Amino acid sequence: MPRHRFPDTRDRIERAAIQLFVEKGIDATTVRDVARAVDISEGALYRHFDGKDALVWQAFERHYVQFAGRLESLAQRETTARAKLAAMIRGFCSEHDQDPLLFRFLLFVQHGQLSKLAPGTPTPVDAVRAVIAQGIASKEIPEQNPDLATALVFGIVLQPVTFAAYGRLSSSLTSLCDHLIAASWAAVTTV
Amino acid sequence: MPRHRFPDTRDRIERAAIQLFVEKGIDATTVRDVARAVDISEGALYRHFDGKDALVWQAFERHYVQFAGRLESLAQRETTARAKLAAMIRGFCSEHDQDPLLFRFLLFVQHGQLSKLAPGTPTPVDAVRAVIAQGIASKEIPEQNPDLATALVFGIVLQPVTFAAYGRLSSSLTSLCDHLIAASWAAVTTV
Amino acid sequence: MPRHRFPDTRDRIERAAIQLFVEKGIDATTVRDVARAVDISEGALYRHFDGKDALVWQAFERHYVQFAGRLESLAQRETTARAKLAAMIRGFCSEHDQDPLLFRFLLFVQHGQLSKLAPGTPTPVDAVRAVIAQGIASKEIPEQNPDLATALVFGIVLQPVTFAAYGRLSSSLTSLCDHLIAASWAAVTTV
Amino acid sequence: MPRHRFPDTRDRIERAAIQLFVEKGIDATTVRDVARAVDISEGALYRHFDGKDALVWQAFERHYVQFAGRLESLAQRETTARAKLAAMIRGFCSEHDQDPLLFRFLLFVQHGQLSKLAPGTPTPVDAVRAVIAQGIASKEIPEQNPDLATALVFGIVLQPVTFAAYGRLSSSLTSLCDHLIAASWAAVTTV
DNA sequence: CATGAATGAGTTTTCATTCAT
DNA sequence: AATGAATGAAAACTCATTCAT
Repeated sequence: MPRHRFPDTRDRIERAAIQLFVEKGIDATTVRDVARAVDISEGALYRHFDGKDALVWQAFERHYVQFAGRLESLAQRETTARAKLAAMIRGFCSEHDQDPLLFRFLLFVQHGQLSKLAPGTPTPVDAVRAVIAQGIASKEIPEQNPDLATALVFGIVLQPVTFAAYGRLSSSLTSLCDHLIAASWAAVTTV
Repeated sequence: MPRHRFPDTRDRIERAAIQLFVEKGIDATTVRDVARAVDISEGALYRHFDGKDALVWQAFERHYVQFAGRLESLAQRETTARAKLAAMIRGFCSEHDQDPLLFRFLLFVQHGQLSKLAPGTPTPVDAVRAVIAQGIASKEIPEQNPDLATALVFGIVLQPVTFAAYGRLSSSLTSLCDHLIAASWAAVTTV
Repeated sequence: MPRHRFPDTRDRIERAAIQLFVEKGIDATTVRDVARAVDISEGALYRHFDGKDALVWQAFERHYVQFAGRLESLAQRETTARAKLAAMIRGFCSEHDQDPLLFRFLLFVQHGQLSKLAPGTPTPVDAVRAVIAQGIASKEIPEQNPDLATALVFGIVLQPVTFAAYGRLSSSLTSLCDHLIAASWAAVTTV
Repeated sequence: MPRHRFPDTRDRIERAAIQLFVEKGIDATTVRDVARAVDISEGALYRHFDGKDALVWQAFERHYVQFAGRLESLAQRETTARAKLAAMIRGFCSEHDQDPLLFRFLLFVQHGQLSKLAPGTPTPVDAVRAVIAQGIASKEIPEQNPDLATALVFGIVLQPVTFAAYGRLSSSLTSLCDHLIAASWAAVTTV
């Protein structure tokens, strides 16, 4: 795993790759595409990454884990289940609006990367699920399958991003955030 | 003379292709993979489909349009917005459980096929959106962006399928159906 | 070599093949192209011809030899070298205008077929060359390399056909015939 | 395995391709044939040319245009129509003898390349035609269809090359050059 | 005789990766 | 570190020919 000296180039490669992955898909993006986007030679790219697979993986792993961490810390600042969930959804929205490409790469495009994560690695799904499970335990949320409830929240938050990608919705999640929080809470507290 | 000896080869190809597309992704599925799964030569496949792209497209288009049609007719049998929506969600669940591979191919795996649909072709999204828009017009559903409401319903219904694919939920949607209906209605009627 | 019963089909195949050979070239014409043009199945074509190569060869051989024979007999009716040559050129022109596709197939498109002719088979080139050689022997034509003189005549007669194919000249050779005869004679009698 | 020194690979590919195209025909020449002749891998060839079609086209276009240019400049050095025509024919002969493969590729083998030339691109045919049209205008050549006259000259000059390819004539055009000039002039001034 | 599905060898092309410079 | 020519394996696709019906 080659290391910095010119971490700038490394980041530019990763950035360009993520953009291409989102735009054309991972398989349809060639090493040549990435090299050209960064304006370096194909060979030079191998100084920074062991290969295409490593590029995909590294672009995914670091950001994904960090994202999960940020979500978790957002939740920890709140006390009630509802506030924790609201903070996390707000987190999703703000992360999305800050860097929609990265967001879509992490949550939609990443192919088989999820299964490569070391078992036990905390993910955004785990973060949300933990809050919900806790809320059920504390009776703030009615008894139900916590995985299903987590799925509902994720569906409510992520589907608008997909719709935005198809032009059916505006690409600002933040402007929808309060609505998504209310809808999530309603979905999760309905039996 | 109207006797085709193996009229089912075409269908067997399509079926095997859908399975592979769902399992490995479209790009990662080679024509050879498909041919081997059907136990014919690669060349033979080209007698039935013009090429890989055509195979993907034809596997998608017919089923997708038919699915949308079935959804619509389910809605038409009901009168209230709530009943229409419930019927459609029940439709989603039953279609999924009847043929999960096809369902996932149509709703998740289909690459850029959506954009190839002739403009105006009715889609499942359109079907749901129409019911919601109508419900808003008739005051059964509170005033809101119908596209966002549609996204919420889709998210609530589809995300459990994704979770099921990752083993986080059982793969029977029907058993969750009533819950999904209730959650959808709650999400859509919350402001 | 399968034989008639339905010689009509055989001829229709040959005809369609010649047309396609001239239009697209022999290599670029597929057996499927030919079968479709005659509206029979590909397999059926093999009832009439042993294969593509045989089709090309048989389409060529018969017509080529017959053409050479007709040229020769035209020459034999005349007595002087000039009259013989004129008759042959008139023959070229009339054959061309009667069936330009066949003419172009025989004289331009036929790829390596010439070399498959049994040694000694009389060709149009031989026919013209014989007349010229005879004319030189009889002093009607000045002493010169008879092969070169033959090339000049062929060039003068055939190049307008090529130009016609590119739209640079009208496709009627007959209307140019007298000019071609005069030019040929001039070229051949110039030292 | 030391190699390269000059990036003349491109030229070597083009050269080998032209030779094969003339020997076997364009369609019958495979990319593998070319690669093997140059002793590189097939894949390497695609670094230098976009594909087989591009290889054919680029091998054709540059040389063809340059050849036309040289012909034209040869004509411009002379004043009378006869001298211009003679210079051009001498040009044909010397180009042929210098590089018979290239000559035959440009004037016989080139498939449908002619029609790909940008409209208005000067060709050898145009060069000769211009001189003849000018000669007719200046009364040096009798009134006649300039396209037909051009065809006569081309036929007279090119047919011997074809005969040479079949072994009917020596492969030196230069040795025939004076004769071809005389014959051309005779053909063109005969009415 | 006809059909047309099927074959299998071959064609063009792509692309991740290596390596000499 | 960077370059870019080269590789080799595999992909998509073509097509003459065969064969069961």
